[in-house]
Amino acid sequence: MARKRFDDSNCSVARALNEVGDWWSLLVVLHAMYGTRRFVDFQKELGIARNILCDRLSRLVDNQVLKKVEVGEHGSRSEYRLTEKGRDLFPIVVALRQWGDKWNPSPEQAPLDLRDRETGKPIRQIEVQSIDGQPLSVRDVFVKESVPKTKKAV
Amino acid sequence: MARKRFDDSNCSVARALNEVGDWWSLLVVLHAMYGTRRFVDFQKELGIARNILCDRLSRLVDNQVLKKVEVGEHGSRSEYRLTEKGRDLFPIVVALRQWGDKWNPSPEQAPLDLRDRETGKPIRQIEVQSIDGQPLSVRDVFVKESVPKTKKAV
DNA sequence: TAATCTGGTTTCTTTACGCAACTCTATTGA
DNA sequence: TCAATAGAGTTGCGTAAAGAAACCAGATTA
Repeated sequence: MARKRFDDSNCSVARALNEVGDWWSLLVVLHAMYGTRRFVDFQKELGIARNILCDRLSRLVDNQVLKKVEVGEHGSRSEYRLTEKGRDLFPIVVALRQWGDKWNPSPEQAPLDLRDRETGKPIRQIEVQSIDGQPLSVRDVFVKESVPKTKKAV
Repeated sequence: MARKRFDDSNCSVARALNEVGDWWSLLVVLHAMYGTRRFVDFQKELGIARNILCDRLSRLVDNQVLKKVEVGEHGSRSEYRLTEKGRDLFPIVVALRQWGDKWNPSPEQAPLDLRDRETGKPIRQIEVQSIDGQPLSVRDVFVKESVPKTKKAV
């Protein structure tokens, strides 16, 4: 068996990675956020192999990140649309983009400029915040032990 | 060739995924954030194969997410510590955890309770925010076209 | 009625993953 | 002092995914 599965892991990060933690899934979600809905369009934009795209799309549908919607007269076309769960990945995708822009800037291209539709101003850098909105680093947080059924939590 | 590489992609999400977008890397980073530093400890905590751990650690070091520090009298032990670039993954890891807790809660375990060290209060849900701190969804943002050297930006 | 588009599936090859066993240098310990 | 153990890898092998390209079937267009 290759590739360990995390389905049953006690770690929610591991469980999340199990759904969107492979090479393509998040990119599919990203393109879905930018409006792509059709098989061929994902295929062209991502340059992904068709069989892999098939597999990723159906896994994302299984995991309810996308939903498949039959369109067209006689059910000959289908679209893949984000569910609420899928749209909820927005902060993750944006955080990844900001991290990539900051630490691995493209030499020949300006970073993508995401803006608030209402004001036209750039969005804020994503950060971990305290309840009153103060930025928190790794060292500013701790893990509150809940009922220690098992001690290993991480 | 298996596994396409994104090193030269114009998409910063793809470039980010190229560094931490595989099954193990982010989990290694996560454990590093919780204090793990030594090879054997990563190995025990993650249950990862040693050769894969080797590979992931050295790739993370190559990408300057971790740095390798020789400790011990005669350089016999080494530690892997987060760099600033690595610590900067904090929001991504936390966002993944929150997403996993929300959409795939563990049946037998309460979600990990991260708290502000200063106040003891839980941290806030990570979100994309406008410049003045208002939450933004996918639909609330647009891509400001910069100098359109090439039109394809996504 | 043939060409084309869409959304796949199949086949085949290459690459990566996981396991286990092995190595080599320190350090512990009896 | 000499064996045992631990830390940090490396090697080899079998299996499982990724990638490319060809094939396919129903609907649409020419």
